[in-house]
Amino acid sequence: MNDMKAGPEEEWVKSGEVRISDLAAELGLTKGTVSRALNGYEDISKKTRKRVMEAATKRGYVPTTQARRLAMGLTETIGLVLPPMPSQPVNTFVSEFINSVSAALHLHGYDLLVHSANSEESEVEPYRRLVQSRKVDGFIIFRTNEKDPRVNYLLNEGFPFVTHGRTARMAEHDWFDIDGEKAFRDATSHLIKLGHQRIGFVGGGKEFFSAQLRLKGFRAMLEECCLEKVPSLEQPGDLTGQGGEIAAQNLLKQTRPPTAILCANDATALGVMKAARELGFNIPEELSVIGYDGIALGAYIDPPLTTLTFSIEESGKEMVNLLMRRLKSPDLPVISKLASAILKLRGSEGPPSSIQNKYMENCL
Amino acid sequence: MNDMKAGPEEEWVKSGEVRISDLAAELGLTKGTVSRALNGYEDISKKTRKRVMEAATKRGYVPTTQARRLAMGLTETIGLVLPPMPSQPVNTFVSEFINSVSAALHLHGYDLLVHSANSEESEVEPYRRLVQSRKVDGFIIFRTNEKDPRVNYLLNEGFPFVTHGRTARMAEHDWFDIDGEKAFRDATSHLIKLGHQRIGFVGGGKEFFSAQLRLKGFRAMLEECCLEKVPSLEQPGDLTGQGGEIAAQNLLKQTRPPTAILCANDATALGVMKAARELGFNIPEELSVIGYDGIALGAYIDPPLTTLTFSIEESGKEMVNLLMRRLKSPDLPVISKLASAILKLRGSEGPPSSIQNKYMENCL
DNA sequence: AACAATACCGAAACCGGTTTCGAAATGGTT
DNA sequence: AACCATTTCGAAACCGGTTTCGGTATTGTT
Repeated sequence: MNDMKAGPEEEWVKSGEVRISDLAAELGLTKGTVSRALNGYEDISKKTRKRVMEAATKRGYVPTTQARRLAMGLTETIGLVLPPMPSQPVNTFVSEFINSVSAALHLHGYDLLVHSANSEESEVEPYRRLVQSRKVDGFIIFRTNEKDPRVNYLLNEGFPFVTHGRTARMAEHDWFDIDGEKAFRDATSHLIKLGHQRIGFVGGGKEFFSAQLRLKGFRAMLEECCLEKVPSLEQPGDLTGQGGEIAAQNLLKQTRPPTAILCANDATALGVMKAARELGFNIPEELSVIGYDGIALGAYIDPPLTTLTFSIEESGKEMVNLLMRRLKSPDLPVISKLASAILKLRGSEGPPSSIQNKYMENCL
Repeated sequence: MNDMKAGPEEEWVKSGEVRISDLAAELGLTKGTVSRALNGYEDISKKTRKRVMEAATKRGYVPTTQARRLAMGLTETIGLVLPPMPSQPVNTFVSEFINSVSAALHLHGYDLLVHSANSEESEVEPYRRLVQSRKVDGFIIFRTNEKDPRVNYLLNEGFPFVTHGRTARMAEHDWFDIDGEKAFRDATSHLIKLGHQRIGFVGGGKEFFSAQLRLKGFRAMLEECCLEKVPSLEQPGDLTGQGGEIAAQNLLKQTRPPTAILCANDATALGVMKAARELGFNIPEELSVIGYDGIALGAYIDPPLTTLTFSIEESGKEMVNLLMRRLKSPDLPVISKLASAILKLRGSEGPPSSIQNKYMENCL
């Protein structure tokens, strides 16, 4: 039925070969009129509009994006620059995030331009190029640093963007974030209620603002429960599995190792669990581990990883909403949205082996 | 030093506000001349070219992409449509792939447009839209099915694309693939040499061509080693962890369960390991498991997952090369590239508990 | 029936580049 | 000095749309 053979003689059948001028000629109108008819201008008679629209669908006319964008002076495209990924074990966040952002943008008629940053050049270079060549109308930025050069550049440039994560200049730009501080308060509280008194923490780099906030929540809950803050129990990490391994070794080789370890993300937690196994710690009997991110894969390891989880889809959707609002009215005041993570118990935590549930004794 | 305060009075400092006509006026030339000077035409004197280029860099002139593309009739953009992700546990492939494709495209001056498919509409709909609106010059397609509607549409349309994975019509389009057949021959051979005689296989859906090829390699090696093919040892899966769990239960509850299980991908393997643990099988002592994909996270589980791995970065690069070639000369004959996966031993496989290393006895 | 108001559409400018074509300026020859 | 070949640039068309402006044709009013 359907002859698939490609040949030069069939170009008439290809879709998208109809221009607005073709339509206009066919209808005996000018292209300006056709354009207005299709775009819902009021100064077109019902009859003409109907004629035009029917001809358009019949001939399969679709306006050429490039021309429309040039004429209207916008790109209908949002840029997302992937940070360099130094063999991160668990990048599942990124693809899900891209997916949700892309879907949300599509609802608004926007496209997503994904750019990769090569690690040799400055972090802002890709942004600069995209701005200067006018390829995008705005940016989605994620994994923010406290002092973020990308944010600085775009703020200075007056270019629209939304961040996933807060920055030192968060009062000046729209942002979306997960309340990591509260999340870690919850997780810490959960561990304390289980009876843990010595709780370790493996953070992210100091540059990651969100990781710092998680640490803050951890500390706050310790203090609230009158547990003393032990500096050696707070280990830096880098949000990778390897960083988690190293940090766990530092923690578990101490003379009084912690009975639980909170990790700034799931990748770190996986590294911690690996190191713990190798050092002979049983999880969760001898060591509780809690991560952050809620990667689905955490459910498949042994024991399944208890973690703080949030909806990536919601994140993407919210960020797109913020950005669309900004594009429509650039002068509106800055707004932000804080979503919360929930503790998903899967089994990598439990009461400490020697239950000394006297954590309240210190207090009161 | 650097006053960051944004204000309306500083628009002169914004980059990218210089148009080619501004440059031309400033230099006392026409914009045509400026354009030719910047684009290396031969009919421009050295002196003028130098003058133009200096003025351009000094004023920070960057051509407006939309205008250039309209004039030149191309988009310099490649489309990549994300397949709907039904809570796939391990999407790490996708983000790495996007990253590498994007980086490779950038070297050729191309952008990557990422589109998400919402599952309600037809699979080809996003492609149709992108083609008709002329938003992209070509496509990168991955996770191909044997009979792939996307491929059919684009072939019929005569639109350039490259697939990651083969299809029934692979003779008609450029493709890149990993030699999954050979990979599974290798993995099977490895297990047989360890002494395994009853080897299970958990595949992907029948629609995934690559998963079928992996099954083919598995069967071929069994036959080559004169092991009988046991239908009940071949279980279908769906490339997810959950599918792996179900398949593993079907395999391990048999009266004579397999001593090793080959999985069509790592996500499946994780599901298999989970089910095996729950059924009381020790890995690798009582059950060997091998996956496919080489996800970094496999190294962090217990025991670390032995898997077939390949370079995603190379995949992206090669596919971009194929596509660029096709765009430059659309009439060149179809070519393809087959890369190989290597077996990465990490510990989830070993000799069967009762070593009956007589696998050659049947043969010869 | 004359006139003002409104509805409707054509004409043309515009977005910001690229590319073709032809004319003027320059250079080299005899 | 006259002539032809090159070099170099200006002019203008073009890519495919959108939007403003003004002029008819139509309708409504008295």
